[in-house]
Amino acid sequence: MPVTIKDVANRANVSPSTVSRVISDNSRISDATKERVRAAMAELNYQPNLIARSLTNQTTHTIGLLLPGSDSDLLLNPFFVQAMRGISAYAKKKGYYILFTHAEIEEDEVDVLTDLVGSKWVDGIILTTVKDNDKRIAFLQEKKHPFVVIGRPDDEKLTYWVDNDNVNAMFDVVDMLIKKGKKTIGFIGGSHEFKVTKYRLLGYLKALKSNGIDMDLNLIYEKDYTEEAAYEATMDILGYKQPDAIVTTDDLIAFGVQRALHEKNLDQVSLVGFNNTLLSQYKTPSITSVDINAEKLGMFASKLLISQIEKEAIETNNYIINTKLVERDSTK
Amino acid sequence: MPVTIKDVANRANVSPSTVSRVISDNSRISDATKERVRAAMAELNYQPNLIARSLTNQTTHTIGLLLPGSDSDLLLNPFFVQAMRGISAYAKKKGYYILFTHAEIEEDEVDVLTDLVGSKWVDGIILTTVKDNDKRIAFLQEKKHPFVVIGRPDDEKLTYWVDNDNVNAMFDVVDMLIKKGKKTIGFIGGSHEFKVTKYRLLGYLKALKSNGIDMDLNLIYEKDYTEEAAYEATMDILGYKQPDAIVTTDDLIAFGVQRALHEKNLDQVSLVGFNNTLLSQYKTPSITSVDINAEKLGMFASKLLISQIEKEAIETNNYIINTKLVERDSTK
DNA sequence: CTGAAAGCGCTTACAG
DNA sequence: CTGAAAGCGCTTACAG
Repeated sequence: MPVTIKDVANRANVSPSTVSRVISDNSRISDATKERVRAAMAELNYQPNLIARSLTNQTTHTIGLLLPGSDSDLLLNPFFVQAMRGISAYAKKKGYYILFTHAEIEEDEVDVLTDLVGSKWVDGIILTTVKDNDKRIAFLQEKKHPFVVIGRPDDEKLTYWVDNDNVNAMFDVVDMLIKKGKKTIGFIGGSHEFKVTKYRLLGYLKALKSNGIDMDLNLIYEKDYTEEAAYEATMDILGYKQPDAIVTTDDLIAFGVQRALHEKNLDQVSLVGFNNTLLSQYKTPSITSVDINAEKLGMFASKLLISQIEKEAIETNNYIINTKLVERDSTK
Repeated sequence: MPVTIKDVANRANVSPSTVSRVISDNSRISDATKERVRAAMAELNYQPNLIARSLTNQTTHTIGLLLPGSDSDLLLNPFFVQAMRGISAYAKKKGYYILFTHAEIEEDEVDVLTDLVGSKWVDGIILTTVKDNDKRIAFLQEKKHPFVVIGRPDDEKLTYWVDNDNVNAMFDVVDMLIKKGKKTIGFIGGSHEFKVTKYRLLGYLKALKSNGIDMDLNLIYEKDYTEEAAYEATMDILGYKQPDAIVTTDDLIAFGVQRALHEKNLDQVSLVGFNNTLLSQYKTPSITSVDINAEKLGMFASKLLISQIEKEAIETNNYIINTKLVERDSTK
């Protein structure tokens, strides 16, 4: 029923090989035949069967995207959707489809990847998080399957990755606060299994040190990426000592902190989020946040992966995406 | 290099046909051979090439998901991610992959679908929004390509769809407010091009009518799905008359309303959102919202589509997913 | 400049 | 119960 290359060939009185060559605009085909074949394609409304092409070419022009599983609310973090957008926009431009998948529970992620790679369904894979000693990375490396991670991996040389300069981004935040006279600065991060938490914590510590402030473990929390966990961490900190400022690794966390501060009538305590979420500007007070350019992270992940797949000469195995501190009322 | 059905056949001393039959657990193959072939598969770590299988079977076990384009911030609405989750969870259980795509600008959506359908890459398609006179629906219907929409389409009989009972959901909200003594009730919805806005507005009007309250066009706004647009609409309403309550079609809209109310010191005005977003419970005051069960909407969309693809006997062409009014401080 | 043939890795009707 | 052959719809090395 659907029209194939054969139908076009018949219509144009040429062989299927010729039609195929016209599709790829092969220079050895005469302009006259090209015309004829194209006319036939148009009349028949022909569209190449991409599955057949994939089988022949051993390449699918499809990228696999592993998103956080249903066991956490992580996926609800706007970061992932923004990154998806960037990935998708670039991929589309390059003629790639995007398959997304996830594991119900985190431990199954390697299995999901095994299936995906084994099925030959994707030419490359993007991981949207990076952990210490990441098993998924180890697996893909061993399979020699093209992949890119968003986040800085253990092995910065062997892996393709895109990330912000999280150490410096957080350094700048804390340094700015200290320059404004803040001394007691709390840190509330997401789970420490994620590299991103680690690097932002490093930036925090570095800024304290460079300003001659001793770190205080009672002011440092690493919890889940939830509003509620952040609220509780803040209450713990407040129970210990009143800080001048609290920095966080995510706007969602900052929202929880703000709620706790507000309840305790401590709106004047400075507060900084990360990701520059839509809502951060509409909070009262509006929340200073670091724009990490999630869409751009996604775009460059796509770019790096696709050049890898297409074996282009690549000048780098990573991109550092710039961040931007967006100051709002919460630090004024 | 990768192991194929031939390699397994050689290893097990059978023909490729037999291996194929073992994979599909064909009952005509003796248990002895099955054993032998399975052993060979395990030793060689064989995984079927799904692309080849797709070409043979003319079916990809892949679902196409059309998400909102980059021209709007709609995608940032948690609804879509939640729906994605449900779609994906069910699809995975049934052995389906999910390809997502979008158009940069809305007008290109039909083109995107044309490509997707023509390429033979997906067995069916899910649309995540429904509009009046929806061209995408018309296209898919004409192509006779399996699809499901989330939302109630013009043609409720011919199209497969899942939706909430939006008329009644909003009716209940407004009726509840009226029973609490509210009389001047504003309505702020998303763009009226979306069916969902229309149905929720209908519910609002119905509730007014059934309680003998005249509608007042100055209290009704249909704008973009943004916090900012909602803020402005609220200011407009307040400029006209102080309402007892404002109902909205989305939490994001409710957030904007709340900000405006707060600025005008009108926190006592009742407020209701839709979608029961994570953050609605953490607002001050916490916001009453309607849980539309986005994940379930997605699950049933998946279910309806897959039974359609697999030509199962289907008892219905739609599912109405229940909603739940979650009362919080904003209506107390 | 163009065509016939082989091949990508599967499945399945047909034959035995 | 199992195998040889044909076919899914493409691409491309080889031949002319």
